[in-house]
Amino acid sequence: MKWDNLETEPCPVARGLSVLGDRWTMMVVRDCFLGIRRFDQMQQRLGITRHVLADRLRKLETAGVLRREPYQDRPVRYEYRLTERGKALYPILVTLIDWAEDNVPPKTVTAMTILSQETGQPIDPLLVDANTGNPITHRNVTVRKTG
Amino acid sequence: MKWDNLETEPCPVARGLSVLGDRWTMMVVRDCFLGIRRFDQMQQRLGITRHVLADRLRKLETAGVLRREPYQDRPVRYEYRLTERGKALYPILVTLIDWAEDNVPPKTVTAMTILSQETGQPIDPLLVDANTGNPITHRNVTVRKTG
DNA sequence: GACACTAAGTTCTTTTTTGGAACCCACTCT
DNA sequence: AGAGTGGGTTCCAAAAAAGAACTTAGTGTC
Repeated sequence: MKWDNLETEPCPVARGLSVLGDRWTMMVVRDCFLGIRRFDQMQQRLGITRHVLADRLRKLETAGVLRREPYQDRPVRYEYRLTERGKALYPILVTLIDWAEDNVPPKTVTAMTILSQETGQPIDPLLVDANTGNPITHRNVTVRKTG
Repeated sequence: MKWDNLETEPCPVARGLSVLGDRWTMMVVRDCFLGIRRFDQMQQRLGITRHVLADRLRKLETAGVLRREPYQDRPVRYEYRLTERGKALYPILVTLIDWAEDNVPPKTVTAMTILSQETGQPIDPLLVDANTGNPITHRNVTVRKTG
């Protein structure tokens, strides 16, 4: 498994993790969904080193997850925003949050709750097949290996 | 952000990533869902070093995602199986696969396709709120910060 | 005009993690 | 007796991350 030339890697899990598979990347994405756009703000919130944050932002930009936009001139300053590809990460983030709330202690303390705008109540994420409407579990699907 | 004493970490994303946030862990989980249970088999499939694999398996066991079971005596040999907590990772794996198929090239080559057992067709994963049945997007929810 | 401040980085040095290969142990099989 | 098997551990080199200081192009303050 080579993490650099992933063009040759057929498994989608490996390809996904080549972008997302490290300690910080999804934390950066989380902050972007919370509306954080600027380098210093992220760096302070995450407690990440500036070097690593710069590297992750560069990689996320290269992967097409974030785009870097100037928000002022003299001196030029950039902010980071999610692209459509980045926004498509939302289901991963939600399922991760849902799993962690239920399975990584402490259950009692949480920094965020996702509420339905419709009902105002906490959401209860469920993965279904859009074609049939049935829940997806590892028991009611089969995996066809094509590689 | 301290990755070792995560008891004090209120964000569920951070708590989730303290278990899953590295290059290999979800690859190991993927193999477990594919029915791979033994050390050597994983090591060969993943191309991971034995040292790192042993470390990840230990950590996943500590986190309650896998359990280690003897499958023979003289000499005693162990295999690794997903616990209920590990099986609860399935939605994360499916959303990751779905995102990677659409967003990390090459789209044309894939090692696996997930099929509905009911229809035999590829599934189309969609995250909905079990309470309302409505799709969950970053636009129709609000995040309440409680920490 | 000198000085502090800001935002977005870069450049060091030290510590931690990973990669790669060899070795170990308790068996079984030829 | 010697090779093979399965699940590791040990050792060393290479890569990545942590931590802190420095840079650059400006702005605002004394």
